[in-house]
Amino acid sequence: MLTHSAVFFYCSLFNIGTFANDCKLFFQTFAFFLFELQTKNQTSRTELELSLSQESKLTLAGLAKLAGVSTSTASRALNDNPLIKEETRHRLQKLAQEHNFSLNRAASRLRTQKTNVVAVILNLTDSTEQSISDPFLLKVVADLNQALNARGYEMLLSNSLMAKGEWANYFIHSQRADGLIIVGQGKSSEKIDAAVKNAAPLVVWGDPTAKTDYPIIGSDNRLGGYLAAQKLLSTGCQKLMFLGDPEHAEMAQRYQGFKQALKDHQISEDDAITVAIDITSHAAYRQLNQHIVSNGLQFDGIVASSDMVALGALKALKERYINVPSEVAIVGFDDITMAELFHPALTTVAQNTKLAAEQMVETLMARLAGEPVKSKMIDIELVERHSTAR
Amino acid sequence: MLTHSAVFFYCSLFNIGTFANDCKLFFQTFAFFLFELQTKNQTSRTELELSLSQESKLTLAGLAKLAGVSTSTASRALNDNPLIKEETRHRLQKLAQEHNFSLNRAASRLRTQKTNVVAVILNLTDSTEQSISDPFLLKVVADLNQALNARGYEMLLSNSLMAKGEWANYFIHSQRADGLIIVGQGKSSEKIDAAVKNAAPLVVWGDPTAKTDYPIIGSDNRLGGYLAAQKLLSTGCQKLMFLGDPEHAEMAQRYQGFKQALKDHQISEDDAITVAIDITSHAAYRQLNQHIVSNGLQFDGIVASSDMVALGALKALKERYINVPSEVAIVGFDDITMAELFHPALTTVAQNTKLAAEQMVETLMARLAGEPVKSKMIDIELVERHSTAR
DNA sequence: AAATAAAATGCAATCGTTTGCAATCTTGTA
DNA sequence: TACAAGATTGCAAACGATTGCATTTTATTT
Repeated sequence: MLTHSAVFFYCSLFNIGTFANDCKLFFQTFAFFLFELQTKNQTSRTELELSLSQESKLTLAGLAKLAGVSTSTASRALNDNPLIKEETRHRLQKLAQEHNFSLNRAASRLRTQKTNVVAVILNLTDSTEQSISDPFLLKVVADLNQALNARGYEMLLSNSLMAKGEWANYFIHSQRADGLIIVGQGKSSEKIDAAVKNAAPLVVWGDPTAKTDYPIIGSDNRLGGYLAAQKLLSTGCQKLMFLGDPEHAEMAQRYQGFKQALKDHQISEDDAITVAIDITSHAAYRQLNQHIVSNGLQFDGIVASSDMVALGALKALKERYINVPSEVAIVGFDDITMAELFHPALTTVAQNTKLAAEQMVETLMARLAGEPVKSKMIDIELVERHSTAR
Repeated sequence: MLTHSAVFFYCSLFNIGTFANDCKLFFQTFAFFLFELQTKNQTSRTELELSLSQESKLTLAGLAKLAGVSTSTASRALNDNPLIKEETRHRLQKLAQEHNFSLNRAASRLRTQKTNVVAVILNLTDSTEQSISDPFLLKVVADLNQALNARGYEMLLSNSLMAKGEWANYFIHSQRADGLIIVGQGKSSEKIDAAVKNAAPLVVWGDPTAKTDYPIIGSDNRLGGYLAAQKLLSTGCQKLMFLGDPEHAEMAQRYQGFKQALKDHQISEDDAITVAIDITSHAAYRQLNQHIVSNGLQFDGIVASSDMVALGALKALKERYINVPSEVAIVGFDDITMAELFHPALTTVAQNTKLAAEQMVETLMARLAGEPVKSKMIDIELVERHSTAR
């Protein structure tokens, strides 16, 4: 670089064009050797030496200098820009590797106005700490991580406490991330609405049947609830219990499906029991216990709104020596890893988190590309195990 | 800005110093009004109008203009720099809020060479997918998230697949993050060593007794193993089984403690059974099953290397109608949320992940500040429940 | 009122990339 | 040999904040 322009300048001063051209060719070809020579002979040998020997971190300009090309070329080469000759590109990539160089993302993000980061927000209700221990949610996060990485995006993980609910500003306008994936609709859509209004590109995991102006990806919860109840009824259960919170968007759908199944079996809604609980095992355990104490065993089948809830229920039943599945059959929801390891192994409605994660990422990418997007429903599937075997 | 310098330039051309000064004072005080006037009268009214009315995102310079101050002042005000008068600071912060402004992190990161991001890496072994479903690991991640946020840091979540093991380059030199927290030592320390060699500031969750030149935070696993075995022996168990992988750093410590307890009870190592398994419930279930099939029930107490392993073991035992705890007692490790909900409720060695997470973050901060740091051991505690009640 | 110290603000360079455009090099063809 | 077209490369201006230093304002003292 220095070499080139210095020579060029020198030559043009004297107006000896052809000579200058020859010089340039010469210099260009042997730029690197020349450079070594040059720095060794000079007193001010700061720059190159430093970047070679010391920790003074190498910059793109430094790398370019080492390679005897301009920063533009270096930049393009490292970014696989087809403008650059293949040989040059390889040479630079190799050099970069050798020197442990990698592009400064802060700089490139500033320049390109793109971060290649997606913020994943666990949108918990106020009970905070508790539900974060739900293996299902964390499975979703893990799958999102995979799906994002597969597309070259990084994942910034956040809980809803961060950023005081100012998601659009905090994440998007501040250029911390390009888009948001919000896991869980929560009980109010306030924060999400605000973010959407402030032009934050986002996708939500939740109830895809909800009418919103942002895309929601989620399972067919209604069908799930239906299949669960249907399974119980078809194995001979007479009195069902729904264990979950009908206020919560997704659970409400499951509850609808549950009721539909009853109707299809000519059973009155009033003959079913609904115990409204938070979506944690402890809540399930406590409330089911209490319900049995107060009302005795008035049911022979339970549709639990999640596997964790089912786990809590199982414990309560076992402690009272109520046999599962012979006395009470039970169906969970989610199919977390350990559902199979419960005793008895839990029949449950499996949510395809892997596919869901991919869909969410895909949808977000489309949204970022300015394409129109819409909510999507993910298929679910009943997995039959022992907790409903009669 | 424009106003000031234009006037200044103009005046200095004509060498009318005092007049220029007066002008400046005047303009400065009424900068905002003047600006409005000016833009309304001119044909090219681009900048201000745009930033006011349209989405053309507001920049610090724009905000400063609106407030009639320089960008320096605006920057300092928003960063709570004490150089700025309190009134000015408040005014600017309010203005920023009103206009939904937030500083561009890409830019400030570039300038300050600091990201305020910590990358958390799940350092899984090749079995990948599987262990990420371990609720314990994810609990650690969740606690790290809390601890980081509490210090104003954000969390970039990554699995070990990302970055092809080039952690130092990928995360640190590229300025994606300031430091690394690596969850799990894995079976080889190769990647970690490489990162350390490349000057990546990092902290590891693992076995703190390991001799390394980087800090490791972890539980007192040896004591944990000891307490677990001790508990079983003291309730009358005669033949113990260790269910876990003695190759794995942390598990090895637990195994040491286990053996120590045997010794203290004058029991020969050979009288104990070791079943080496991966740290998943499925592996535990499978292998324990197989072991019983091959060798019959030769033990009356199990030290499981994790709660998930204990869960797998429980299932195997239950399926064979072996009663827990009367025939076989069992102790887990970790105290995951649902340990209490197993049936019987699991006696286990609790790891204090919250404290651990805080320590890791604190240690990393110290490391980033250039202070010397060292490994730290976190206290553990035996939580007694029903699986050891005899 | 002037001089001085202290508080508050502004100027302008800088961080390390990317990219439109201009300049140069290569190649094929007349 | 010259020339145009196409392939490569370089120049230099952004991107939007931070900060040392210079300058102005305000408060304090003589």
